[in-house]
Amino acid sequence: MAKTIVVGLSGGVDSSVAAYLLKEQGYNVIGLFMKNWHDESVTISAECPWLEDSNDALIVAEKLGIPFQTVDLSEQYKERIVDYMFEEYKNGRTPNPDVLCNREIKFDVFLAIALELGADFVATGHYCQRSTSEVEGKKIHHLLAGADANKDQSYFLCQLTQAQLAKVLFPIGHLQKAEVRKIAAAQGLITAEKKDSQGLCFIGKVRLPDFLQQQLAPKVGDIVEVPASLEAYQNTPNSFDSQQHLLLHHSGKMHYTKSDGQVVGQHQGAHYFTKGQRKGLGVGGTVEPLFVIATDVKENIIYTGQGKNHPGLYRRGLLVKTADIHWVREDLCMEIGEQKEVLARIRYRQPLEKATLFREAEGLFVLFDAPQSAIAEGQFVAWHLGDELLGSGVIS
RNA sequence: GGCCCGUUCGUCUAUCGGUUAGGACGCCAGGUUUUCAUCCUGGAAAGAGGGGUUCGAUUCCCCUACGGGCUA
Repeated sequence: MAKTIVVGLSGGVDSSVAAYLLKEQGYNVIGLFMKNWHDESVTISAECPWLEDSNDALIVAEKLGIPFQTVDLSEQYKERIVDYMFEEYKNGRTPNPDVLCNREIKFDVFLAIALELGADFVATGHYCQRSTSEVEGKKIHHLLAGADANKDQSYFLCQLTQAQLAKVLFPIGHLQKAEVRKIAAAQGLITAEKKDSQGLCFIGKVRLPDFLQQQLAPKVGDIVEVPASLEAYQNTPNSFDSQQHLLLHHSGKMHYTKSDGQVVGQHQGAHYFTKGQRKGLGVGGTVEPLFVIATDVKENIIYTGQGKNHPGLYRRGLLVKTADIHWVREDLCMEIGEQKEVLARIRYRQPLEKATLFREAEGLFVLFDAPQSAIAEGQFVAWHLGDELLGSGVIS
């Protein structure tokens, strides 16, 4: 008997084609639309996006001749994603809600609903691939990059577990975006020419300060410009007396005070900004643009530096606390004292960079070969070996 | 009180009799991007005020206002 697959139809091309391909392969396909947000007050586009999307999803399902349902997960989404976002921003961190959305909503709540509906697997339109191997009689699932290097979305799935991977399919992961669109067009799917969605998944483009103001009140504070010549940037020791010191030195945070620079303007709230940010400061007249190098939500001060190459922007290392270390490949989990050379990134779509993992008592240090710009606490670091994503963690 | 110097887009400035008054940063819009950001392209935006000289003044002269310096 044919396996049953529940496809998360988002109303975009990718999931449309994913559903089509599964149907072609002879599976029993069910389309399920998730409604996770219905507050249009904070979105940028005037339309009501989810209504249009669910309508498109319905049309695609009809075209393919598959059953279609809608589920409302906005309750869970609010509790697990939106609340987390506010909490993180409140603490001056930079959350990644979409990574959590995959871990908590699509591949947890949604997966459970799909299984209840009798599904053997769930499928999504993500650009990534799964393969399975067997080691000593035990199945191991591998999370691999999408074949389209430009669209690879494995980063957003970096928090998935073996148990979750065991139940998912990525039907378009081996395709290029252009091929996906071509298939959609050939099948006359209404989503063929639809623009890729952007911004927060399920919410869309939002003006962050407006969104956050629902819970985080604006508060005027100083913007301080720190000169690149600051003494604290000069004192990198030539040698360290222990590896521990080296790791702490490279991953430690800079602690600025007002006297490290000059007040150059005012802001409406330090927690609306993130490290590496350039827009929104409203400070002009500099030779080079000002970038945020640190935010202090306690004192409500934003520290900035001039130019892309400001030393305050760069760090070689970061720490993922023990509790936040996640191995997709549980079997490769490192023991304290171990090291591993990997490729890693700290943001979606950034090129993978050479780095070394050091498993220490306090957590996992990631030491990059080259300094990285704007490592932001709250974002996820994901580490790879070749095409495979091995694990990830929240930057502390 | 006297003598000098300065005053150009929101900001920092370039132009030094004929320019669409240029750039950078900021701002706005569009593009790339299923996070936040970054990045790319485009746009709006200025001669303190008033008189002269000149065919023509941001550019030369005078007065006023406002800054800065020197000096009784």
